[in-house]
Amino acid sequence: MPLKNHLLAALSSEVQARLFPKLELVPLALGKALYESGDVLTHVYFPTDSIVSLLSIMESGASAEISIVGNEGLVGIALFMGGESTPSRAVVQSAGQAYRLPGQWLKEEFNRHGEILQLLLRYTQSLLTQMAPTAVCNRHHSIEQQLCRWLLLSLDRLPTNRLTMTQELIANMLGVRREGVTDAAGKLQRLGVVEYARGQITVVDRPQLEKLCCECYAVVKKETDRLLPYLLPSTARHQHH
Amino acid sequence: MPLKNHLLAALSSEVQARLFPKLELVPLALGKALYESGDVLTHVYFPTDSIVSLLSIMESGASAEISIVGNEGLVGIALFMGGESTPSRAVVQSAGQAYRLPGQWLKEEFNRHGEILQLLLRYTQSLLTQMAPTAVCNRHHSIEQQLCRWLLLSLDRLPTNRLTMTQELIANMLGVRREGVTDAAGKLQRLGVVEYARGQITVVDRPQLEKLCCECYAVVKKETDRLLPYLLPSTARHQHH
DNA sequence: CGTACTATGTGCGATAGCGTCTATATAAAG
DNA sequence: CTTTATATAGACGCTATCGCACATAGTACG
Repeated sequence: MPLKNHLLAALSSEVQARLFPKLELVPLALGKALYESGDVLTHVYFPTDSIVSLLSIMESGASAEISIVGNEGLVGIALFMGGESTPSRAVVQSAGQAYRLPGQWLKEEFNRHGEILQLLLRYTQSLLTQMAPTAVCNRHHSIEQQLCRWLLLSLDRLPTNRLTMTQELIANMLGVRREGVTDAAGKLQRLGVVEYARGQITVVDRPQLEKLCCECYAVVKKETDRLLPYLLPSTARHQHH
Repeated sequence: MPLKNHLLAALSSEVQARLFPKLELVPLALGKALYESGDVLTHVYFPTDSIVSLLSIMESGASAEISIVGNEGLVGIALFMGGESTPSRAVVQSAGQAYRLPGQWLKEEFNRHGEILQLLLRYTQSLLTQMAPTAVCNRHHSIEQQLCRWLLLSLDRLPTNRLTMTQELIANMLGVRREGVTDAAGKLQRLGVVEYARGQITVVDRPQLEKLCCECYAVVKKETDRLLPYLLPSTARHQHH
């Protein structure tokens, strides 16, 4: 069901009727790059139970994660924002599935200037507001705090509390040394917050994880919920003023 | 002349005829905040000879510059992207003037779904691609390199090669200690790249400055030129394929 | 069962940036 | 001209992170 992607689910049935026949459910394998820096985008992806990381990678090899996309959004905003390509890399951070849509169909729908335009712009705005605190986090916060933020953001996009992810890969995402992640993860494990076993992280004490985290997670979460009300349970959605 | 802002200048005369009467030329004093984190935006600003920095600021006081806006763009994209507010602060980094437009007029024009929509989305995309390498820069590059990048980005948006800006303010922008900027600026001065005097930086050897800089500047510059062809001299504009 | 591989843990020295304090030079104010 | 504030400069030790080398422990596979 395409409805497992919240962005698709938020569309009216009329738009859904046009788009859904064009969607193709594809598996996303861990580590696969949906696109490389500079690639011309041909498709957009709406993750269901997968997570995709957007990384900025310099020629020198230096890298940093700039945002995370799960079932709340889509990968490939450059397609409708203009420019067709972006100088970043999209990597599958958690294996799963996604709905793939040829770019032309999205653009066609986008150019009708209907509800999807509003929705996609809102989503883009939420990406922007996710990137801003991340920049602060990169500069000011400890690896441990950043790891907490990263785990929380990932957890929010997964149906389980278990992540299949090596420390090496996490280090690449955060743009730090693998050993730094080992230290931080070891500490979290000793505190009883997570359990670690060869590429499997299980978060066992989420409240504690949030306490150990810097404020960046809360800032991102709050603003994302505000901008993307379709993510909230429908009961909560109407309580907002 | 509103044409001193390249984004405004790139509009068709028809759109210009509608918008220009609504524009008001306002002075932007150094250090003034056009909006604070969380503010509801009432106006957008099109800088002419001023520069505005967008900062992400945490409650703890930790901050980082996420992008720079000069006469190539506008301040206040949240107005048309949706959400009305952003969790960031817009600070005048270089005094000058800007055209101010009440948000409602921009939204009205935006909702006609004409050329301005394309243009503003492109600009937003260029902001995104500016933020990405900045995130890498924050994590991996030395204060000296970041200072070079910052000087170059600022210089590109100014008519002169002189910046009125104390080290203290630069430190705030970059999210580093003031002493760190003193060290880096001192080194650049000893190398004969800049001349420094109480809040006045003059770049005297720009080629050398570019050499000392990390690749982030070049990446941002190249992608900005690609996305915003209206920035290029009209001769160069048609040589692109 | 043993070998190869991958993931994790650990222990160095080196260093960039931080926090703090003090000093000097220039500009502004009286 | 004197005083005060501001901007830049330099010096201290401290800490997080890095880069590297190496040790251990699971896992995969012949």
